[in-house]
Amino acid sequence: MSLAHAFDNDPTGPDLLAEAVRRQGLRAVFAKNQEIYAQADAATCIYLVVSGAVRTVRLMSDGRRQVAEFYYPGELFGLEPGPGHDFAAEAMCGAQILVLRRADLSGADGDAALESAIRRATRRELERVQAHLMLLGRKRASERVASFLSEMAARRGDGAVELPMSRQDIADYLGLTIETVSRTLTRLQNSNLVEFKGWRQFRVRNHVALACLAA
Amino acid sequence: MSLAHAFDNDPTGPDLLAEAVRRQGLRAVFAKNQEIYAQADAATCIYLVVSGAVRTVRLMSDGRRQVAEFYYPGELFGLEPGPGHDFAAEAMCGAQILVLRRADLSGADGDAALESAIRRATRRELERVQAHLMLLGRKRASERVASFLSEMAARRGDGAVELPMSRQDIADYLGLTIETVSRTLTRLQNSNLVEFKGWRQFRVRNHVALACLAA
DNA sequence: CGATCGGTTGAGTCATCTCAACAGAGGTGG
DNA sequence: CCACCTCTGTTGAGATGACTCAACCGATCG
Repeated sequence: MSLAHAFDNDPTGPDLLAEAVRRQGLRAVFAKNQEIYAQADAATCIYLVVSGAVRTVRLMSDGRRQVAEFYYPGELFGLEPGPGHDFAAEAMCGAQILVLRRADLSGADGDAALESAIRRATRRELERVQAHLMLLGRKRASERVASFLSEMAARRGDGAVELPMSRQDIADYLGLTIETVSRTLTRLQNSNLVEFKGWRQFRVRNHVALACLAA
Repeated sequence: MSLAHAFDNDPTGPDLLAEAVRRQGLRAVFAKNQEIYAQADAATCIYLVVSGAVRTVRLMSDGRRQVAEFYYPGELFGLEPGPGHDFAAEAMCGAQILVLRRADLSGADGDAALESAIRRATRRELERVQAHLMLLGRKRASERVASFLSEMAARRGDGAVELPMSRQDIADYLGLTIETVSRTLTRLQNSNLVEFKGWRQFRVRNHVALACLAA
């Protein structure tokens, strides 16, 4: 028997993994800035955001912080395929999370289908991290912020986009300072590429130009 | 039946995946700077470095380049668990590579053990990329170069370490310019943390101090 | 022996960071 | 209802780390 299926990764189809967590997971509620799991904690569960939003972060000994990813309702996190978590996960605002122990995971449609779903989720994760490498290694500040806004708009629908994260979170995600993020947002707004309604809600006014700036 | 095994990831034990590729793979030879696979190529094979060294790279439309990872003899690459490659792979010097079509992959000790090996390899990959995020997002030039030398020394044994990559490759790996890399190397050498014998061979003179500088 | 390639070094510039002041929103208490 | 505080975000001025541009150097090759 071939093991090709261990790689083959049909991008279509329903997300069986999220289904399984919805069916069997336990609901947990986290307050703003509460830790969901710590860096180096044993990775024993998988998590699904029901409401609110989550960030994964890593700290250096002197306090410098890197945000790896943001997670929204409907998205899975905590999928690292190994014994320990590399990043901590924290709620960015009040959040409902479904938690399922990996040991309790089983699929209605059989394990093979579920394993395929796990691989698909892992792949999405790897793709995002790799795109992030390019952003952090080779893009300038304006390109980073444009990439960020573009991605958020794409992930959250095209109308008004709500940002659940603080400027500090954005800065630590993009490898910049809050001041640089703030200035860059102001400049993008002055160029009429985006329009902010209050601090944490925006609308893209020119998707093409924004994507172009994102490089 | 539980699917815990789909995550459980025993870090010990022989590398069955590399074993399988050694047993069944076809030998291919690549010249310096020759492409092994292109970005967006279908991911149909897995690869094992026999001799030489390999880099994975991604280009932006204006030519900016990011190197994701370097691979040495004994290491597997091309493991992206999906339909397409996110980065291209290129030989950095003359290299012998064992190539195995994923469809032909099968394990002497059964598929379960082999699948576990695939997950372990994927995890190693993810860990490295995540460490790289921290480096690119939050470390200064001297810390990046120190991290790089530290990692290379750890991966290649403790004596004299041969660097198969050019300064440009190092710069694109660390998100810096060749000039900054060069200056930083000179400074590290003047501080007696490392000692270079020629351009591409070095020895760590003070592992502790180097690791400390790497932050 | 000149050309080329990869690497180093120097001088000056620029993007981003640092430090600091300021501003609006929201909460609290008198 | 207002004074006050805190929290988050914006803006400005100046400092600086890394980049750009350019010269130079040694090794390799035809």
